[in-house]
Amino acid sequence: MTRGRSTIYEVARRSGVSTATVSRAMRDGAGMSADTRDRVLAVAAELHWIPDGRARGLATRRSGIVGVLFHDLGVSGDAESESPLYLDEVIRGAERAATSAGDALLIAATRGRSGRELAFSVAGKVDGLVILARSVTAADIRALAQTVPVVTVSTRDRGDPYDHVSVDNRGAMRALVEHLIVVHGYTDLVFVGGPARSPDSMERFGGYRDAMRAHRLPVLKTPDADGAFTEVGGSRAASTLLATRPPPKAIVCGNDEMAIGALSVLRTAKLNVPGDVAITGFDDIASGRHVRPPLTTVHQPMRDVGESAVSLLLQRIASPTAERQTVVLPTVTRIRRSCGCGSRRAAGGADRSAHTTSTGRREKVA
Amino acid sequence: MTRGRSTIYEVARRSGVSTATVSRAMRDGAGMSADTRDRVLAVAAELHWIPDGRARGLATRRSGIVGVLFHDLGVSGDAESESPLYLDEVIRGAERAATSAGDALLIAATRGRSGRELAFSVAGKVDGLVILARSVTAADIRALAQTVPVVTVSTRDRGDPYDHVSVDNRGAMRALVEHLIVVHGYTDLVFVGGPARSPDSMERFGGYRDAMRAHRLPVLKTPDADGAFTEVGGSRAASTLLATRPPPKAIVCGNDEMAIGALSVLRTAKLNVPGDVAITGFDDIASGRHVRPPLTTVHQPMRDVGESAVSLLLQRIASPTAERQTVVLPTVTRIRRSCGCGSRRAAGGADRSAHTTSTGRREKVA
DNA sequence: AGTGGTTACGTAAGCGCTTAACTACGTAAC
DNA sequence: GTTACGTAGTTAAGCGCTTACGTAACCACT
Repeated sequence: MTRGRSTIYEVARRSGVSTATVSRAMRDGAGMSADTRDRVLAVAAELHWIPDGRARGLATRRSGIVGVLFHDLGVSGDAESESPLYLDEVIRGAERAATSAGDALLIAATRGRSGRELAFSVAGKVDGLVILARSVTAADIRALAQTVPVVTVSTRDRGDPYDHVSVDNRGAMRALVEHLIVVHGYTDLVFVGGPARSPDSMERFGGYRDAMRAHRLPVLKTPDADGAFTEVGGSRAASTLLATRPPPKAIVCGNDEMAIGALSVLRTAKLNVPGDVAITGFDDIASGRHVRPPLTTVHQPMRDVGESAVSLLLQRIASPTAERQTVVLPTVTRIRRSCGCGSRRAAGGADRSAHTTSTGRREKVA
Repeated sequence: MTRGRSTIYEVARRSGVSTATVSRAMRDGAGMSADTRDRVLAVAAELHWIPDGRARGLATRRSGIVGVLFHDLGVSGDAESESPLYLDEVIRGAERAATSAGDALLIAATRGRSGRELAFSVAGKVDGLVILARSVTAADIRALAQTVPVVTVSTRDRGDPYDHVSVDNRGAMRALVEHLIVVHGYTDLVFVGGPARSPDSMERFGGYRDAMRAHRLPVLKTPDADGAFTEVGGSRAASTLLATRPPPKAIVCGNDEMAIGALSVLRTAKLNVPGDVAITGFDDIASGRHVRPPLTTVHQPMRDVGESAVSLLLQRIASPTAERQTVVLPTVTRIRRSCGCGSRRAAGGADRSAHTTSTGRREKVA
């Protein structure tokens, strides 16, 4: 199979026009007779020719590709090292935004590479980069930003000079905890956090604290305060909790996996959820719908995150000197049964959340 | 911020060498003195210069990017239109293979575009393309293959002239059904299929049929045989089933979501699973572990699929005229409780499957 | 001294497009 | 009949790299 052997010259020759005309025909086809355009396109199709992206990129100084840089797409064997839903949904949103702007989407993982290495192997190929900044260091981001326009994504605005999109983790957690306080009247709420240094975990704890303080309630963390964001960690934290004090009326977990882990410990301890102890998660992973009782949690609009980030990036590419933009995306509180809401429904079936509330806002900051 | 303004000329000038030398330094640095190389690299770093991927691509006729083409990454609003686990895991595997070969990964969705449109906007930018061939038409694949090397991925080898990787769906289902027959002694097994024309569904039904015939048991499909691969569809199919005949000893579902849907209907009907009716799924989605009883199912190595596909692609790019290669990846049967295996465990906690079996093989076919 | 082999680097011709600037050719206005 | 202008198409100069080939310098042998 003769593959990609033709060039624009060949097409021009065969259709009796200049390369400029072929070029035009392959773009908008503006300023030329329909006849000529059709003839050129026919020849191109016949030769199975499409313009070479690399050559076009050189000439236009625009590759038509935007990248998204993840921390790691799961290192060796470890199937769930990064929350699965993130990757998935962020990519979906990013792809949508890129494609509808006529661009393509490149996906990369840091894989321990430095900023300059990443610039070399990733940034050199794209017109801009969305960085899921969880654990790409500030220095690396700076190195990348020296090569291409950059949009960062994280739980909070770090005040860096880059366009930024974030999810209102803190506000979301505060809203959730206030639901527990105001609607259910709990006063004894314990927070089970993720990894100590995780910004996500800290933001969420901040939201919990905001709510507790606003209602003059005592801020209570689990002894070691670290459930590692895993199911096992959640179980461990719950066990420790039960061993050191009477069961609280509610356990607020930093994410769903820990909540699910805690849930199983409570079941073992013959404690009824939500009757004896209410429990909530964060993230809205699929399992949370199927666990008994279904988990009240916070849904993060990761698809919107991907979409917004790429939009911002495309705007930045189009106008490099425009004002910095910041977007904070609203979350959705998914009220299910584990917080004490709702009645035991008649039968199984898909759990569509009964009530939802939003937090956060979409805004732009200079 | 002066971004990417420097070129190789600037770097060459400032370090007092020719562009060829700079070029060498930025690659392997072979055949030059360490002094010169270090000097060049220092200047490059100082200027924040990295070679432009587009220009390099033009010169080498290699973009250093491989693409993966999905059918659709979830069309508007609809969160789970493509099995979530596929996308995620395939990308992880693909990224790994690409990165470790020094390439980058481009992700695209068809979004209703024709082969030629796709060639234009996707294939023109990559050195090769992995096509998740579920629903990209043969004609479109052909159009793409005329532009770049192509590797297809699907449930079975379709005999096309492309390198191909598949998962042994049929063998996997057969193994699962034989487990039900041989280990549990069921003879009355009903199959609940997915969309009638889905190749996945057909392959899986084929495996079920293989097993039933091998044991001289009657092949039984649900009346309309279409559970649409959704939870609701599974519920519907199970309801219809219970309405038209006495409950079978086992229901073999074409995927996990339908199994979960069926499960809830059985619960409503006060039938004990697996006591009264055993049930199995396919895909090993996360929810299957948390559902009660945990779902016996088949795990598909989608990460390996991504990895193998990209490897094959890279090999093909390296040697365009080599023999065609085919890889069939083994599945893992995840035996949990819904098939009747195992005892009710003492407490909750992560379900690590007790037994696993593999089917399929890794092979190459000329 | 002459020859050949190495090493280290320079020269310059592309790679396949895009696009600014220009030409040729009507057509309309006066 | 001249001028002015719009339309359709051409010419050719890049875009920023890579790399085949050339060359200069140096060393080791005859």
